[in-house]
Amino acid sequence: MDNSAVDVAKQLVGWELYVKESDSSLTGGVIIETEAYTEGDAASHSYNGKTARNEVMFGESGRIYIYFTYGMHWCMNIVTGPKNRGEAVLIRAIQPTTGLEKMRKRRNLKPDYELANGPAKLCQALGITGADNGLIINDSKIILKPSNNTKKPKVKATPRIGIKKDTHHLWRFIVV
DNA sequence: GGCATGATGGCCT
DNA sequence: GGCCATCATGCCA
Repeated sequence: MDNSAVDVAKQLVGWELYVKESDSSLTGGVIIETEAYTEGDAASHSYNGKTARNEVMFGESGRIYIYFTYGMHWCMNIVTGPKNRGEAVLIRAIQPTTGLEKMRKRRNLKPDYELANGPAKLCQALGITGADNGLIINDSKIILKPSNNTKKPKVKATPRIGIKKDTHHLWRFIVV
């Protein structure tokens, strides 16, 4: 996670992401889609410098940066790179594997393939909100586990989604 | 399946 | 005041 956001985004596909519930059970699954947001990237929240909203992005790597958008949705990033660069990886989708009942309940009984196939859906399914902004991964309710070699998926790079600036970079990574 | 549209509020100029 | 790193729903096919 000390590496640049692009490297980390590529690496994280296939890793496992969980939240620890209040009853100590885990909820989550396998990361299947990420996007990188880098220093000097006009599409990044960090592009215009540090503000109250994005200050976590400029802190140490291995924390999570959560933002609120479109008046109703939360999205989750992992801060990467050397401190003060403002780089992060947006977690866009997971394949749900664990704690399915909790996810179904939070997602209003949507079919399983729609539980966490989008950045805001993922946060809703895992119960992640702005209250979790700045948490340290693996030292809080947020748990991230490397993929083992047998489960490492093939990864494809594509243009990022839902942005209007710097759209030419192939900084979205998905399982093929 | 695709496409259009409305919801809804913080953030920044 | 305009812009969003989005999603659900409704319509059409």
